This record gives sequence, structure tokens and C-alpha cells, in this order.
Amino acid sequence: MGTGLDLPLDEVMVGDCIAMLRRLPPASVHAVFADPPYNLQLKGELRRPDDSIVDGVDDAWDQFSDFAAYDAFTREWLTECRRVLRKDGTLWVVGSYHNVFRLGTAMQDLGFWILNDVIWRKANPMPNFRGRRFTNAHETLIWAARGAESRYRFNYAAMKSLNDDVQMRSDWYFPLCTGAERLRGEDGKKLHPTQKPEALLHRVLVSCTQPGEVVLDPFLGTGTTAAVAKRLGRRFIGIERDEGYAAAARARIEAVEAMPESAALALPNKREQPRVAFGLLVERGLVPAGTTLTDRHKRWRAVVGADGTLRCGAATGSIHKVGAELQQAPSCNGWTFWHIEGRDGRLRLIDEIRTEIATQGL
Amino acid sequence: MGTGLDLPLDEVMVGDCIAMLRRLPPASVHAVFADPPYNLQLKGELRRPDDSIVDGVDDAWDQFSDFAAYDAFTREWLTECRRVLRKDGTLWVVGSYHNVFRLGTAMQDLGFWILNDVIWRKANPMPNFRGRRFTNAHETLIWAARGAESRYRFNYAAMKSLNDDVQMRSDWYFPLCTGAERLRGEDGKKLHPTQKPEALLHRVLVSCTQPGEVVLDPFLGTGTTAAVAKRLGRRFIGIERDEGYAAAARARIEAVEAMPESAALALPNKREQPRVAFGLLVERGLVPAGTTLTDRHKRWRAVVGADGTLRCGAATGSIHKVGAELQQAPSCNGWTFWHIEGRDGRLRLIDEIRTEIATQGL
DNA sequence: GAGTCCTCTGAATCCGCCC
DNA sequence: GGGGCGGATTCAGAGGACT
Repeated sequence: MGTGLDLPLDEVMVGDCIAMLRRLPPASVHAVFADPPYNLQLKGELRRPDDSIVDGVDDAWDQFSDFAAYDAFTREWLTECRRVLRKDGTLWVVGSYHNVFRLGTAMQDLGFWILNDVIWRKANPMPNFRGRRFTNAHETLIWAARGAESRYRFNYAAMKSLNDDVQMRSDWYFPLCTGAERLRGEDGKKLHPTQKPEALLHRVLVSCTQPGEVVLDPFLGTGTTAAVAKRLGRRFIGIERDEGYAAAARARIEAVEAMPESAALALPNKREQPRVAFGLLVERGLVPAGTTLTDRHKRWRAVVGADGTLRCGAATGSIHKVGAELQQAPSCNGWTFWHIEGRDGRLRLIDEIRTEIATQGL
Repeated sequence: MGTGLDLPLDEVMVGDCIAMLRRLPPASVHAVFADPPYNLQLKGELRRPDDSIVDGVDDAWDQFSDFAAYDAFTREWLTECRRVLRKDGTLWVVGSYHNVFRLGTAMQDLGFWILNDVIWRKANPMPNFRGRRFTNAHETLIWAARGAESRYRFNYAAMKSLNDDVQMRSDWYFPLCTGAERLRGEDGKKLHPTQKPEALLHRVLVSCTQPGEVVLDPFLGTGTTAAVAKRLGRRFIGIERDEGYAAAARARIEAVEAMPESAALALPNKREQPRVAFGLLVERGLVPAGTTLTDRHKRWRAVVGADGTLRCGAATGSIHKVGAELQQAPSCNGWTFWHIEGRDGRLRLIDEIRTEIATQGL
């Protein structure tokens, strides 16, 4: 990233988001979180969702022109975000039924590769006062990679541990942003109509970034994304059109303290942990050459070679290859297939021995 | 509806859905439920950690060359559905992140007025076997009126009583269609890859139709929509391209018995409603609408309504209220008063059924 | 019969480093 | 960038077999 010097890190830029995005170098941020304005079709003006909805737009042409204007705006900022995103970066977008279908369609058309749609289930949504619809109790987030070929980051193990050791699902349950977390003016009125809860951003950022990586929010508002990014040891770039919101965001971010990096690091996925060769266990004498390994049901037995290969009749090769060949399976994880039989007859998985050596260092 | 004679009511039409839709008169159905192809575009095979192969949806009907082809198809059938829909009718569509954004965009472009997006949270989704994404644990339904000016039907009180006397939210929790409900061939394999649970259709149809009204499903498959419509005393029109699916649907529908109209009617206005979600047992089919409940001495009998109320002569309302009224008592715990009579004449307390479902979760 | 264990399966855009 | 291969990866519920 030779253009790193051009990145206005940990700053809030004030101005039109498309113009500001154009100032940023390409392929420079690891993640984007965007909470764009909703499409309420009046005079081409874009409004936030708690403004009153315009009724009586029954002219198909008007509708089309309004949606067309929103779509054009959407495609423009998404295009710039995609340019600024690194090849393996991912992008999050939030919306409700008013606009989320336009967002998702535009993303797919521009080449983004959708990974999940995630539902934020609100613990305390506003009731439907007229009793004419179901209580609108959720918002939708779309998570997408820059392209279908991206090798994006997903902190699977971190998400699993956040969720009591079962896979994190696509439906998340969080309260609205209220109480002390909600930014208010001196008059006690909320500063921003759609301030998102920090817990939501916490999960988003922990899921797809590491400390030190750069998170961009083109619709920063009062700075939830930046505040959570700073606390988690991520760098941020915020863009906000409204000077008042931007000022509130800066003050809020200033008051945040970053946690120690040891705490901010996501639990490493197993793929990211240092690899231990089976040969190392042989060299160290933990699985001496000549040892006989067997599977869980003691159906097959194979002998360890001095070079870390296994031999079982004609089958010879890595612990994985021999395991697959014996089972006539397309593949096999030898670590979780082969056991050592102790003197008492008890079986011990070779993966346990690997874990020991990995935690002891090298 | 002067063209009523042309409506092929309570029939399964076999053929291309667009061609069949064009045969139907305009403004003739009250509701549409559509579960179109998702355009999954699966590439290679996927294996579980135990090396078994996932039976993915790779059927020919789900193959489209690109988004443009899928969009064109979508606009065509949606256009015909809108033509066939009555002015005040509503349309439901189901999708996943692969296609739902295309669906929603097309609907808005065609003039549909979105009322809600509803999330079906799956109790038992398939896990993400490679640990590369969040578990895809939901599907999205879009509910829309024919136009912004439609005076559509929403059975608010019925939804509220189904939901423990609290407004029904936009996030619904149901198990997948498995076990006895899942249609299987003689080989024991599922007949259709994407059969929807009847509980889902129960809630959909009770929310937006009345007995006698007409429900159209242009992608009928093995007939879930029609079966639930018949049980609820609604008329149906089903369109299915595959003769095998259509035959299975016809047999399934034939075996369904309509509940008495008194049970099928949604409550016209607010009343005292069940404290506990008795309605959940109704939706899940554990205490089907139309069932007759009786007390321990078989002195009184009352019929279960589709919205979770009880009806016994003039007495109508929650299981508790009706029990109290009949006994002329100040109060009554309906859970420990009402029984279901089995075929063998044995009585079973509804509280036992509640206990079962409560321990199973939600 | 009660309890335990095992097997099967569901709308799935499901790996990544090294050579 | 393509091929080879090491090795990482699952939850809930139903149903059947077995103790």
C-alpha cells in the first residue's frame, strides 16, 4: 500500500461523501461500514427514516424517477467505496425495507459478492401505532466481499466464542441505542435520529477486521463506527456531511480509550495458528518412528516412518493421504483420525499431542 | 368480480406460471403467496465435516444465466400477479439473500407498496460447514399491497391474539419442515427440496385474508399454500410447472379437511386474549384450529379458532375467559381446564402440550 | 419401557497456502 | 494463475437401534 501516506487516518472528514471518497487512494481500507440515508421519495431529497413518510405517490413515473435518483446516488457511493476497498476487504450496509432492496441490487450489479444478510432484531422497537402492519422490529445488514474471488477475513472462532461456542447465526438481537449511550444536546433531545448501538458495531468490526486495520464509514453521523473502531484498536476514516454531527463525533471519539491490543485481537482461527508438521512429533520422539497408529474403531493400523510418513500395506504417504486412501474417502484430516494406543489400551488422538507442542512453543 | 366464473378455484393448474397467469381474469384474487426460484447458483459439491455430501438445490428450475435473466423472469411473473390481484389485495414473496433484493426492487419498480419485510428465523438451520460465514439462519418474506393507495386487509387483532396479546413483530420463529409433515416418496427421499412449513403459511394467510377469499400461489410446488388455505376455509388457485409436484399437491390437498368457518374467521376486533401464547400451539398444528376442546367431565365443548381464541356459543375469547364464563366463575385457568379428546376417548390436558413446546424452546 | 447412542439431514452462492 | 495437497469444518431435531 504505497499510498498509505494519503490516508487521513483517525479523522472525520466533513463534506459530501462521494466527493470525499474520490480523494482517497484505491485499495486502501480493509472494511467499510455504511448506514446510508433512506429513500423517502419527496422532491428528490434524501431523508432519514423517522421523518414522516410521504403518502400518495401513486404516479408510476414519479415513483420511477424517485427510485432512479436514489439508485443513482446509491451506485455512486458504492462504486467509490468499492474502489477504495482492498481486494480482500468487505463492506457492510444497513437498511430497512424502504431502501435495502435497492442497496442489495446495486451491490450485486456492481460486483460485490454477498456473504450474508444479517438481521438486527430490536429488543425494543417502536410499536405500530395504527395497527395496520406488523411491528417493524428489525433492520437488515448486508455483508459483502469486494468480489466473488476475494479471500475475505471472517473471524469465525471469535464469533463462535462470542456466541457461547456455537456458530454465530445471521439473526442478532440487540436493544436500540438509548439511555446514557444515546448522544443528546443540551436541550436533552437526541442529536441524531438513527444512532446505532455500539454493541452492533462491536460485533461487526470484531467479525471482519484485526487491530490496526482501517475501517471507513462514509455516513459517519455522530461517530458510532469510529468510536467502536478506536476502542477496538482499529484505525478509522469517517466522512460526514453535517458539520454539527461531525463535531459531536469528534468529541465522542476523543473521549474513547483504546483497549490493549491483547484484548482487541480476535481469537485466531485454527487456520491462522502456526502449523505443526507431523514430522516434528516424530523428530521430537513424541511419536517415535516405528509407532503403530490406529483409527477410533481400531479398524486400520499403520506404522510411522522416520520421515513422518505412514505405511499401511500398499498405502504410503502423509497421515492425511493414508487415512483417505484406507477409507476410500476423497480426503481425510489425519490429525483427527489417527490415534496412539497406550499401554493400557486407551487411545490418544495425535491432534492432542500437536496441541501440546503448539502451546508449549514451536 | 364479474369474471368470477373464469376462476379455476381450488384447482392445481399445470404449466408455465406466466402463461397460466395470463389466463386468469384481472383483479380477481385477494392474496398471492409466491415462493419463486432463489437462483442459488451453487458451484461444486459441499461436504459436512463427516465427509457426507450436502444435498444442495441444483434443480434445473433454479438455473438462470445471469441477473438480467433472473430479473426479466421476476418482472414478468410479478407483472401478471399484479394484474390478477384485486385493487386492495396483497402479495407475499419469499427469498434469501441470493434473490430477495432483486425481488424487492422489482416489486417497488412495478408499483407494489411494501408493507413489511418479515424474517422467518429458522429454529434448526443448516450450519455453515466450512466456518466461512455466519450461519444462514433465516429467510425473508416481503409483504406488499398492490399499490400505495390500496386499502389492504390486515387482521391486526388475530395477529395480536396469536402472539400472547402483544403486537406481532416482523421476526417470526419457526422450525423447518421436517418429520411427518415433510412429503416423501416411496424411497423415503423428500419430494420437493424446499417445502415450506405449514405453520408459516398459517400465519401468513390468517394475517391478510378471510374465509372464502381467494389465494393464488404461482409456484405451488407440493401444495403447502393450498393445503393450509383449504384448512382455513380459503379458496385457492395453484400453478405448478412440474406434473409430479402437482400430482403430489393434489393428493395432499385432498386429504385436508376444512375447519368450520366459525373457527376460521379472524376476530373482527380486540378482545380478551390468551395470556400464554395458546396461538402458538394452533399455528404449529399441535392444537389445530377447528379442534373441539372439552372439560374434565365433558360437560362443555368449545371450538378452537385460527387466531387462538375459543368459541362456545356466545362465549368467545381466550381459553381462560371462555372457561370462566361457562362455569360462571370469576376466573379460570384455561390451561388446566381444557382437554383434547383423542380418538380413543382419552382426554389430554392442553397444559401438557404447552409444557412440551416450552421445553423445546420458544 | 426408559434411557442412551448413533445416524441422517436441511434453499449452501462454504479453503488457502505453496509451488 | 493453476494444480497439488495439507488439513479445517456442524446444529437441531427426528428417528431408529441398542442396552
